[in-house]
Amino acid sequence: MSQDGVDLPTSLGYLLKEASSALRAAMEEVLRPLGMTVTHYSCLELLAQRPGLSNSELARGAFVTRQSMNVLLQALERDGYVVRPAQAPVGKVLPTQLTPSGRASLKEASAAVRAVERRMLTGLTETDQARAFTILQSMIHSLRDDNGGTEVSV
Amino acid sequence: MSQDGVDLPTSLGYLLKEASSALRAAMEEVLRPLGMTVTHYSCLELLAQRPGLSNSELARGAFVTRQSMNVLLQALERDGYVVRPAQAPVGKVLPTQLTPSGRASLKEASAAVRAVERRMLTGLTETDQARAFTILQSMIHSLRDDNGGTEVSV
DNA sequence: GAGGTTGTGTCAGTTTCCTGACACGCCTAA
DNA sequence: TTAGGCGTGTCAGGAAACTGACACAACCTC
Repeated sequence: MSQDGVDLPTSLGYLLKEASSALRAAMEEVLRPLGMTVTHYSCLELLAQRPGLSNSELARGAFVTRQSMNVLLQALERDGYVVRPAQAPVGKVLPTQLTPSGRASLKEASAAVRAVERRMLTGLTETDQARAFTILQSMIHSLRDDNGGTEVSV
Repeated sequence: MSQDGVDLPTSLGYLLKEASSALRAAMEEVLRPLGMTVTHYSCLELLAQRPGLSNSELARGAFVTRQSMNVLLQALERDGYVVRPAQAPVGKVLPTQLTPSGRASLKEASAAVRAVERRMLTGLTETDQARAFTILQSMIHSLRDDNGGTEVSV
């Protein structure tokens, strides 16, 4: 097709989205045979690492809204992958726990995702990975240190 | 809230998604006052850099499906930001062009987005940025060099 | 203690995007 | 010439996500 010489991929922002998109596509590809979506997997992984997380906390961790995470949690609870107390032990927060079934389901999904991540890092040295870690964290911090307006340090 | 010591952000994949998510949120924030979405902006930016792109090519460039891009293009055409020939000059491909109105609309959006990207790179040296560029491209290549299965080079 | 702020779970409505499928036109090779 | 593969534009249908709004509980401040 049209392959003009202009390079939009000069932009680190575009490249970032491209990488993230490629990663998500690769994850979807390996999770689909397991009957899982990326959000689905993210939720389970978060619960494995931090049991008792609330709906809102899970939502933030999986980059979706509370509402979206709630419908997902209802489905996961219905299918026996997670459990939530009928009544909140304190406040309105319903701490969610993984069931053995959920843990088993996560196990294979986690292995598949880890393989994808390993493939992504193919060709990168340990040093590269450490640099990527630092750089990405710096980007996140700079973007979130909001001040949406024009403010450029001293 | 619950701030247990387990660190999920050890994963570069998670960090990548986090960064991409933060970037998108920041872009949405500055584009909203201009009445634009990220996909909206991406489409215009692509057309500015590569005039005459087809619907499908725009879709790939903006990381959405042809169908989604098509409805967006119809809206942009209705509002006078882009033009497409009524009939395909060759094949079925409808090459899209930016109108002066579209170019003007893009100009301020582009400035806003560029500011966001500059903010993202705050605190990173030129060397860091060059490294980020190389690393991200390596990740993208490794992920796309598909072979979805288990294959780990020599 | 009173009042404001923040965070949470939930309900409703809507928008957005994707999956699936079809017909058409170019291109290459037999 | 004649198939076959490939890319494209387009038509539904459905699934996933979001925005907006409400009531309640914990926390902090005065």
